[in-house]
Amino acid sequence: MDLVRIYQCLCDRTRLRILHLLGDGPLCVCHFQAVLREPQVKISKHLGYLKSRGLVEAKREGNWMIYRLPEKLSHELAANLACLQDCAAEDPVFRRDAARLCKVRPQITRNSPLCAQAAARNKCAC
Amino acid sequence: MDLVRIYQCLCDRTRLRILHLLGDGPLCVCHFQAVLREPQVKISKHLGYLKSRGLVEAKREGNWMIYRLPEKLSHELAANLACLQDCAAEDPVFRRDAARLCKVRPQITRNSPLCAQAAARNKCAC
DNA sequence: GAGGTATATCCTTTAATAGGCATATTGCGG
DNA sequence: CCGCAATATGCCTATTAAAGGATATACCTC
Repeated sequence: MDLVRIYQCLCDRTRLRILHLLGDGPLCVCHFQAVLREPQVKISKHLGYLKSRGLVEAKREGNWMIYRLPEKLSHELAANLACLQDCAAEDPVFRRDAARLCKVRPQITRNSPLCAQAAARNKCAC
Repeated sequence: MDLVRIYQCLCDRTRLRILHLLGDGPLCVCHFQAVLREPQVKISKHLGYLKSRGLVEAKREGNWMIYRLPEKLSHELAANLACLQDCAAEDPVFRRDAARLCKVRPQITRNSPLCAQAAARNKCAC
């Protein structure tokens, strides 16, 4: 995968936050909305941007769209995602996102169990 | 240093090529012109962009401007530059640039010895 | 098939970026 | 001080991107 294309995807904060969260496994749009607390339109567009450039994959599961990192990552993408996770570990915004995801997961499991199951079903070995 | 700012610098091919070459040590603008074979204006502007965002430092040495990576790199910048060098090792364009630099260096040393010395004088421990 | 929920797309505005051409600046040697 | 070499800047244009509001689409339930 082309390096420039990867960096174009990484140069927006919302997209970085999305990719960071995806490091934890597949998520549906409602997870992003709950964690990022950004307008639905904004999140959906950034997800579309990432998908159009091959940095994420999407699959519909009933009402929900489940996003995840691709099964097999090119070397460049894998290296850069690892670098991102490494750098995110020190950054307060990314840490807060991770903490929020922990809180939000059980809520979603409670309120929309089908959505939570759909996300879990799409987990891959990455 | 802010991750987004770093990625904004990395999302242009010319700038990636510049940063890749700088991994080898300080260079003057004429090195970039000879290796990248891009118009002077283009190179100068990308160098200015990188400098304005703190990814490179510049120092005038007589007629020449010597550019180099900063002495002390933030963790994020160091990690991402390392990742770039790693990915560049597999990419034909970056490899060709590196090869060209090897050829161009002695020519510059011959034709503009002062420029070559100035670059060498700015080497740091990185 | 009607209504509701989840998500994506269209349209518009605003801002940022890249590239080229011409010109300006800085410092050198004579 | 003059002219030259090396490099940077101003101005213009075209492209891309970001954000928001409104609306459309897809799917589920009844």
